[in-house]
Amino acid sequence: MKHSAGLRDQVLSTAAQIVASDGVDALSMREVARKAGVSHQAPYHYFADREAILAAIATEGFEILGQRVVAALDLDDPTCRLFARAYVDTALEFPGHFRVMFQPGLVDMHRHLETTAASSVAFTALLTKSQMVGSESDTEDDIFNRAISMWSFVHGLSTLVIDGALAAKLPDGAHIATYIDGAINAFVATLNGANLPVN
Amino acid sequence: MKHSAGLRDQVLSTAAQIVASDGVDALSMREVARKAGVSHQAPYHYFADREAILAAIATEGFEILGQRVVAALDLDDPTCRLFARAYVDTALEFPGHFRVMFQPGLVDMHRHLETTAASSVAFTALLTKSQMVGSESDTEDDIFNRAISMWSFVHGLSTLVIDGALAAKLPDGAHIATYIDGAINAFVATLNGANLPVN
DNA sequence: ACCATTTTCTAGACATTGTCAAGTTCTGAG
DNA sequence: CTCAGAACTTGACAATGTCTAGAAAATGGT
Repeated sequence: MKHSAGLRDQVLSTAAQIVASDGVDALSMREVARKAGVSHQAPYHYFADREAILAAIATEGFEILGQRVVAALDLDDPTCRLFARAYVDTALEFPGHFRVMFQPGLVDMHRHLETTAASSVAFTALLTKSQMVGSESDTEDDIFNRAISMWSFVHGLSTLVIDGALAAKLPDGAHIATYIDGAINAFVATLNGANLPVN
Repeated sequence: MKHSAGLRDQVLSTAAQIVASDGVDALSMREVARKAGVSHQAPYHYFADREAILAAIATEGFEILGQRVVAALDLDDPTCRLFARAYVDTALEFPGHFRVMFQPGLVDMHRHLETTAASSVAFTALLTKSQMVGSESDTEDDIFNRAISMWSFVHGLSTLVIDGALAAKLPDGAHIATYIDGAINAFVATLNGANLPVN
C-alpha cells in the first residue's frame, strides 16, 4: 500500500508477521508481495531470493537478542536467572524471528555474513556471563563449557516452549510461565552450587 | 525398484534418507516417488499427504529415542551423564528424524496421535530419571521442574550441534565431541551438587 | 526544460510442487 | 473364471520460486 515509505521495510515487516503467525513455511514471495500490494516480482529488487528475506529477519532477531542479553549483563544477577530470562523472553516475544534464526537450512550462514556477525554479539555476552558466574580459577575451557551448557539450556527451553512441545506435556490448565520459571530456577540454582567437579 | 518388498517401507526409508541428507525442505512427494521408482502418486496410497510421511518419520524417531533413554535408565548413572548422552547421541545419529520430531509446523500432533503416544515414552523416562537423581523430599513440582531443566539442556545441546550453531562458535579445528562432553559434564555436575535452594 | 541513466517495479513465462479425480493392472477369495 | 478390492498410473490444476524482458518513475547533469 504505502510504497512511498520504503518497500524494503514493508516487505520485511509483513514477512516477519507472516512467519510469526503462520510459520516459516507459510512465507512465500508472492504472498508477501500480495500483502504489500505490489507485483510478485517487486520484492526481488531488495532481496535476491527467499533466503535473503529470511536472512534479514534472522539478522534483526540476532540484533534484538544481542541487545537484550547485553543489557542483562549490567543487572545485579549473580544466579544468571535474569540473563536466562532475557534469552527466553526474547524468544517468546519474537517466536517468528527466533525460529528463522535457528531453524537449520533456512539461512546459510556462510552466504549471509551479516547474520553471523549479528549473532556473535549475543554469544560474546554469553561468554562474558559465563565468566562472571564462575570462579577465578576457571580455565578457558571451563568458561566455554559452562557457556555452552547455559546456552543449551536457555535455547532448549525456548525451543520447547515455542514449539509447544513443553505445553503438550504439562498438566491440564497449568500456567506455562510457572514452569518456565521453575525450570530456570532449577537450572541456575545449580550453577551457583557445585562448581564443576567434572566427573 | 523393489516394489515387492513393501512400497510403504521403501517410501519411508528413502524419505528419511532425504531428510537426513538434504534437510526436510528437500523432501517432496514426487522426489521420493522418483527415488523409489514409482509414479508420483504411488506414495499416496500409504500416506494421506506429505505430513503423514513426516509423522511416520517422527514416530519412528520417538520410538528409537524412547528405547535409548529407557535403556539408559538401567545403567549405573548417578550423575545423569549417560542419560544425557543417550539423548544427544540419538539426536546426532538420527538428525533427520530429530529435526522432524521437533521442528514446529511439520507434524500436527493433534492429528497424529500415534506420534504423540510414541513421544510420551521418552518423556516418562525423563521424569523417572529426574526422580532418581533427586532427593526423597522433592515435591512433584521439584521433579517436574528438574525434568524440564534436564530436557531443555539435552534438547538445546542436540539442537545447537545438529544445526551447526555450536560448531560455528568453536575455535578452529576443535573437536566438537570434546565440547559436547564438556557441556554435559558441566551440566550434570551441577545436578549432583546443590539441590535446588531456589533463589 | 530536456534527455539519458539508474532505480523501481510490472508482466509473462517455465519448471516444480502438492494434491484431486479418474483410470488401469494386479491379486487372491469364492 | 469372476470379480471386488488393493496397488498403482495418468492426467490435470492451482500455487510457488525465480528467470528474462520490459515499463514507468525518479534523478541528475547540462
